[in-house]
Amino acid sequence: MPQAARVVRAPRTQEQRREGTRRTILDAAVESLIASGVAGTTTLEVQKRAKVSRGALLHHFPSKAELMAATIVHLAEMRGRELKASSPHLPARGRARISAVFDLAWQSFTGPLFYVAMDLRAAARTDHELRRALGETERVVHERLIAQYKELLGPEIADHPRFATAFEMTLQFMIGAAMTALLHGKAAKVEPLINLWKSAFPVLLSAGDP
Amino acid sequence: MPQAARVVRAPRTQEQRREGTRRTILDAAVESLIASGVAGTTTLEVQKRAKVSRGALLHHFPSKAELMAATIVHLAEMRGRELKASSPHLPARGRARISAVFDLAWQSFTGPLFYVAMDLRAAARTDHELRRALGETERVVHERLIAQYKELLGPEIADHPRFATAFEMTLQFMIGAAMTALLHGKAAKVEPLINLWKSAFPVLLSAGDP
DNA sequence: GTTTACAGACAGTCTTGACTGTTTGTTTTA
DNA sequence: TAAAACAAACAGTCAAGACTGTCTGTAAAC
Repeated sequence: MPQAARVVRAPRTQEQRREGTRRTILDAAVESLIASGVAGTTTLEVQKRAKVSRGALLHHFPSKAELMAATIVHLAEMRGRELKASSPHLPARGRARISAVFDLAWQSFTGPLFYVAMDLRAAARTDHELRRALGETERVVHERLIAQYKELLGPEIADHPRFATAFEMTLQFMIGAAMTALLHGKAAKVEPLINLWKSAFPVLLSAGDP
Repeated sequence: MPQAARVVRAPRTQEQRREGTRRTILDAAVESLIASGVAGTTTLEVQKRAKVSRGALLHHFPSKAELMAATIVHLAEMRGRELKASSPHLPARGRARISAVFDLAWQSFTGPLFYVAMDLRAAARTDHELRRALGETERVVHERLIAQYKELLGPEIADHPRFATAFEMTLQFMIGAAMTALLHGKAAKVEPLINLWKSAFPVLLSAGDP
């Protein structure tokens, strides 16, 4: 005799239920942002992706703005985890290490998460609520990111008096390169420039030194 | 006795009428893109700004995609003129000239036109029609832009074997810096980095030279 | 008189969030 | 510990509004 259509599920606490659906929804929202961008992401789209009822969605995120804000945080956490995950076995020290760390950094600028971040930035220019939600989290992410890279590079480099500036420039360069790559695709040929930058970085650090 | 409500206007050729309204509409579209971004720009909004009837708008631009494509071209022409206009009295040569040209370049990355371009880029990632419309024009604009800067910098610098690469890096750096400034506003403090870059540029050109 | 430019009403679709009702988990009380 | 009372999570319909593009009709140029 077939099972009843009714799905029997293990009982969960409210907390578990809550976190479960919230997570499902936020994951779906990120997916949608990746696939359809900020413009193409509607609450209905998220709802469908998450396979969640309208009631559920609106219960957890009463407005689209709140959903987006929460999604940004979720996204930031994903970026953080991604970073942490991609810092495994690096060469011990010296230029090889710098090179490896820069490769890691560049990697994170070529993934979909970066594109979504750019998309959000652009959208935030004219969307006030989005701007507010993004501003704070992005600052936190940025700081966390720098701290993480400092750790990866080791004190020898990270404590250099010109490190902060040089690294900031590096990030901006990579952002620009990634934007170019985004628009022009492979034809942009930005990889060689990244490599060039890697070799220029030590020079940047010591520039002006006697 | 008051004038009739009817507006009497000088006769115009069809060509003049056509170009006139097209221009009005495109200017309005650019305004709207600057003010409200891609997301907030609707055909209705453009129509209102241009003070044009729906019929007129749809007559010249049968679909939103076509309007956007035409707007991009219009925008590109504006960028070109902006550049040409801002290249008047530059120091004759040497570092002072490089510095002045870089200031010009940086200027164009801090204006609204750049932000709109970024906005369009981001939107084009997921909007197929927009992507197609943008792809070609943007490449042309990019090349024209580089040619223009080459001319500004003069053959002494522009013909340097490493110029192309170094300048490409410069642009990417500026794009990244501009994106950062866009999100974090004045707090980003990117200007010092730009200045640093200016002084680093000659080094970049001659790097590796004996 | 024919073609092109423009005017404005309107239908159809999409999106958001409100609203009502049901189920599941938690706490209180006997 | 079992039942009752309550609270939170979830389901699904619906109305209001926004946008796009169609369509019919009028004025201006050729």
